[in-house]
Order: sequence, then structure tokens, then C-alpha cells
Amino acid sequence: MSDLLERLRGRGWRMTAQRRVVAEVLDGDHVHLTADEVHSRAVARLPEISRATVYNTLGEMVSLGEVIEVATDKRAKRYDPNAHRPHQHLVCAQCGQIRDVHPTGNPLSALPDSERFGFTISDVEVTYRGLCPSCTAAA
Amino acid sequence: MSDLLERLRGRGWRMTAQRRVVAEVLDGDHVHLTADEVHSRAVARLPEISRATVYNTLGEMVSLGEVIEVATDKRAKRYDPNAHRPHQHLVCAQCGQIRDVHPTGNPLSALPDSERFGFTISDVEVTYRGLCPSCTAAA
DNA sequence: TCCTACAATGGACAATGTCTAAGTCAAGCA
DNA sequence: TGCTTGACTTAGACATTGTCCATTGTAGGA
Repeated sequence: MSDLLERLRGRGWRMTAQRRVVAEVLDGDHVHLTADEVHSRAVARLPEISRATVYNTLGEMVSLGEVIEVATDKRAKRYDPNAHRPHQHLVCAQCGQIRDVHPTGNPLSALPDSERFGFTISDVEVTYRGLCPSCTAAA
Repeated sequence: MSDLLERLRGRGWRMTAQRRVVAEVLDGDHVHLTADEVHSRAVARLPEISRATVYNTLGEMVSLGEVIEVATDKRAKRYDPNAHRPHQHLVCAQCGQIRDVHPTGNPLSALPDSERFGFTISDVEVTYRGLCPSCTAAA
């Protein structure tokens, strides 16, 4: 059921009730929760879980490469459990809704050597912004 | 001298010592300061300028479209005065240095209709991550 | 020069994230 | 099954970043 949980277990992660709840809450497609949202949902299942644990757990999952941190222009970072398939994000400028999208081609090829300033580039992050169908209709 | 200042003046912006200082501090290429850094530098020229004024002024410049907010993965938003030439960013994952870059082609064309979920897309933001020459050498 | 609307100030408050010290518990081992 | 131990969790203080508001100041026009 929980791919994320399975992957973490497979890495010899010490499994605790708190970590299990965080992983379960975060699992799924098009999931992009803030740390605070994760905490709220986790509390619903495990009332005594603390904020610090949620932050710690999310941080560890990011370090392990099982979860990705997404910085949209909102204040809080969001966490995306879909780390194994490379993807980009489509954000509604109005309501903040986020979808995972899969562009074609390699975005890195658009950057000529002369524009790389000698950097060793390892990653490209693309964010498409616009209005979702409901917000387009409302506008 | 200050393009940014000229552009703002041309829009009938009421000019005050504080706004002038903020605009001067922010002007230039490859400039990506946080609000706090802008404040520190502004204080050096105009000791009594307040944090709130810096935030207000930056916010107004963003609304006017003369300055762009950049959300890298760092905590604080950064402000980029180079709003009139479309460009993307290249970030060193180690030292945090940011360069403006100009990729070729239109990144929007990489996203097929089937991946647009009915969104009206208006903007694409690309962040290249890697190591700058110094950090590559140190690694 | 004087008025007035707009801008600046400073300090409280809010949101998000980090750290620490002390208590608790998962998992290996006898 | 019942220890032992080191990793995990907790609560809350603290740090950073950003916003708001009532008061004071001032740019620019009449």
C-alpha cells in the first residue's frame, strides 16, 4: 500500500509509530503538503506526535532522497513523496493547487555552455505557473 | 546610472530618500539579495530606515513589475532587479551563489497539452542547480 | 509657504523552522 | 522472554522571516 513506507523500511530505517504516520500521511500522487499540514494530519492519527518529530522525519526523508522539498513562492516549503520519478510542477497562481507534470526532453540541453559559468550542473527544477480550470473560469 | 531608479521615477513613483536607497542597493546584474540584506545595506547609507519600509518598498517594486521575487530553496525570498529581460537562475548548491542565465528556446513547449490539466499557463520558472567552479574544486 | 495624501517608523504579532535536554522505546542479543 | 543501548521523541524556548497598525513625518502640488 505505502510505497514510501516500503522504501524507507528497505533502507533499514528504524520504524516508529511516528515515522510510520508521517510516511502514510505523505504518501500518494499530487501530494504537496507543508510541514504544518503533515503535522495536523499526523496528529489526527497519533495525537501526541510533536512538531519537532515531523520536521525531523521530513528532513530525514529528504536526506535519504525519498521525498523532495518543493519551494513554490508560498512561505512554507512543501514535501513531495514522488521522488523516484523525475517530474516538475504546475502551480495555480490563484488557489495554490499543485500538480505533478512530466515535460518532454531534457531541460538541461537548453542551457549553452557559455551560460553555465563553469558550474557543474546536477539538477534542473521547472515550475509552470498559471490558472487552473476553476480559477480560469472564475476570472 | 540607476536604471531601476529611472524606471520607477518614470512611473510617477513618489520619490523619498528611503525608496531611493532601496533602489540603489538593489540595482545591478546578478543581484539577488534577501530583504534582510537589502535592509542591512540600506542602513549603511541611511541609518534610520526601518525594516517595514524595506519590505513595503520591495513589495511595491514587485507589484510594479520592476523587481522579481526569487524563491530558491533557501528560507528567505530574494529580490532580482533584472525584471525586464526574461532569464532563469543558476544556483550553487554549496555556497548559494546565484547567477542569471539565458537558456535558448521556450521551456513551455516541452509541456504537452495532455500534461497541462486544463491550466492556462502564463509563466515558466527554471532553476538550474549544481556546484560553482570554486565549490567544484573544493569537492 | 502651507496642506494633504502618501510614506516611514517602530514595535507587536504571526508563521515557519531549529535546537536542546531529558525522557522513551525499537531492535538486537543473551 | 527480558535486558541494554543508542537512536528517537517530546515540549518548549528560541531564531528567522515577514506582516500589520497606529503614529509621525514629508514630498509635491496649490
